[in-house]
Amino acid sequence: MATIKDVAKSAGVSIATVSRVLNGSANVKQATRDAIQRTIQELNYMPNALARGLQKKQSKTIGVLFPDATSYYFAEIIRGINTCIQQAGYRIVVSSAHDAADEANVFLSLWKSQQVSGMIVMMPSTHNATIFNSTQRSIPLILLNTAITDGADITITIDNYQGAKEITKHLIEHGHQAIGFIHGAPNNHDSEERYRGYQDALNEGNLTRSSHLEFHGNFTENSGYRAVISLLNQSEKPTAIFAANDAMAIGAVEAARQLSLQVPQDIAIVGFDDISTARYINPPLTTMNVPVLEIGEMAGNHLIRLLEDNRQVVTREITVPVHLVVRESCGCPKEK
Amino acid sequence: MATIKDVAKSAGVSIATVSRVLNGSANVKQATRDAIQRTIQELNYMPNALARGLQKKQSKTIGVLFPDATSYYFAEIIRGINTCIQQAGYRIVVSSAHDAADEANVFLSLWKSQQVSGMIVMMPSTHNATIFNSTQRSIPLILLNTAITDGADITITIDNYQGAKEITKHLIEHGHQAIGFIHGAPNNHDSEERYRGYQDALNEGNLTRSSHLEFHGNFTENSGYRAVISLLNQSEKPTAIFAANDAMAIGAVEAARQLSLQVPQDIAIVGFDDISTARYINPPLTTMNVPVLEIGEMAGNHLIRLLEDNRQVVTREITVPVHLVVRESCGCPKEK
DNA sequence: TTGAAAGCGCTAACAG
DNA sequence: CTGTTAGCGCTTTCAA
Repeated sequence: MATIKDVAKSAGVSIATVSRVLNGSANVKQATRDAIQRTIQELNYMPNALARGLQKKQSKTIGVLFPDATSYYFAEIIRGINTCIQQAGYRIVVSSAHDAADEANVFLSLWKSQQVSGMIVMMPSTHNATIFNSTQRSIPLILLNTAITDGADITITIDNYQGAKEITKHLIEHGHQAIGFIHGAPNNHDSEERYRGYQDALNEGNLTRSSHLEFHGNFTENSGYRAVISLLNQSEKPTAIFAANDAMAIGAVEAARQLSLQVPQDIAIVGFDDISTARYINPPLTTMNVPVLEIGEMAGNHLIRLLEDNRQVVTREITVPVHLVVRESCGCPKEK
Repeated sequence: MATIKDVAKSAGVSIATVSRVLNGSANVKQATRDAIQRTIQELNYMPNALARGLQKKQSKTIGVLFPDATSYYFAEIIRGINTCIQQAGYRIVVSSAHDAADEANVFLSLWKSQQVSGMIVMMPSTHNATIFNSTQRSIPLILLNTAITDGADITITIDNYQGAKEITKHLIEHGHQAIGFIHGAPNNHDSEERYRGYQDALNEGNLTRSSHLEFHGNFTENSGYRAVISLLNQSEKPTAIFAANDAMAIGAVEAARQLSLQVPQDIAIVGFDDISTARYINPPLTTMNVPVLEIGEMAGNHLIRLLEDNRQVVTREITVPVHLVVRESCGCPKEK
């Protein structure tokens, strides 16, 4: 593999000069520059990013850290990040973490060992608020969907609360009084916020909350399924159910079918996320649309800005609005 | 950020000794080793992977290169790769490429600049067979879903041909004589192989092929939709359609609905991939299941083996079997 | 406008 | 068992 030395020798100049044209320094005679560029072509030379990174103390890579379970978001967010970041000359290093402890390790290794220039971390668990202490951190950090509100330069969060409130209100407006909620995974920030929105909507609608309207799930289809099956043993049944995500809503619809409950006539079911499957199930799912790709792009763009504009330290919290998509599973006429 | 020097100084030894314990060399007195390890803890020291990579001439990262359009596969494959690779101490660098030319660039930059230890490339376009010339390549390469059969150490390909043949035969066995085919993107290897399987199934079933049974799509739902809409103007209509992927099949089902054609009674529709949505559409889609996660794991495992076992140069072509999932869109009773 | 030289943090002979 | 030293390929003063 050709190195800068080879280029220098072959072009009859010093490595310093080669380095200058590599880095676009102005102080090189045009003729020299041309000659060097030609030699670079001939030798198929490409600078070694490791050596460069070692010297410059920055790797031009950005670390992306995800929870282990593949969330529906994963691919789209990566794609969103990649679009902006790649053209700015950065590369993505992806890692996943099993749990909070593991996450801390991966974070540290990405930062200290891999020398990433910046990080985008998605960690909706509410367990690990202490990891990202900004006092000891020297690289920009963007947190996605997290409960942690400080320590990051920027946090980008879905407006779970408003979204949940809105979709619950939609149910209320259309006459539902007994509205159930299926929780997502425990200690998950998204789930908790959606629950908060649900509660407040009930309160504002003067509906009483009740523990047998609440079901515990973990964001999987199967857990949504089981939640609705458990209704069998209940005397007092909800007329509508808001599942904390679409996967569970889909499981719930499936369970309803097996219990011979008509959706939405016997029971309305709504979700959150607007995953691609949502519009195809029967009946098509009413849900809150989350602009996932845009979140990725936003994260990428902001990180690049942080990196290139010398890291202005304005901590910012961005809340991404979601919007209601009324389909048929709620039994309401489209209006919005 | 603490360096090896800091550790050495703080522990009262030379950097060579620190390096030895870092790399698990046997020739260090236990007491010294302990002291150094303690210092490492204290200083929160982690070795700089850039410096190490520069010296060792290998970065312990593996490059993953994907086409630009997010295929359904993307996330799952990454996840599959990541599981095995991460525990072997490697990291993934993901990149995407718009087209063949861009791909060559990204490939080169990953290899020469980023100094990746190995690569996994997914590039189903049949246009760029020359890029990965093994004579000039010095790192192991695994190609996924590709037309290119040499130049890589290992290729992992879905058994598109057999799968397509099987699902077409399934249609034939259940009485269909006029079976349409919706092509995927032009010059796409998967699409071409599926087409080949379709053709051979027709031939073996003594069915005549006809150009007005073929429709041109690009793997998007919309293109499947348009294909079926175009049937309107045809006098001779197929009784069944095999779409080269599920997305197009879903679009086709949608179009059929709009044309008031019953699926499967008026027209049977089947796909390929078994994406998660397939079982939820109405009617549930009969399709070929592709074990995507497994493919990723396989790629990761093989690459690690190539990397750690000193790169035995046995070129291998792995074909991943797919299996028929009979649901309702084909109108056939479940049997398999 | 160019070159010489120091050094980024680490590993790997080579000596001792 | 441990230390000294020479680089890995690059950027960046400092001189010329």
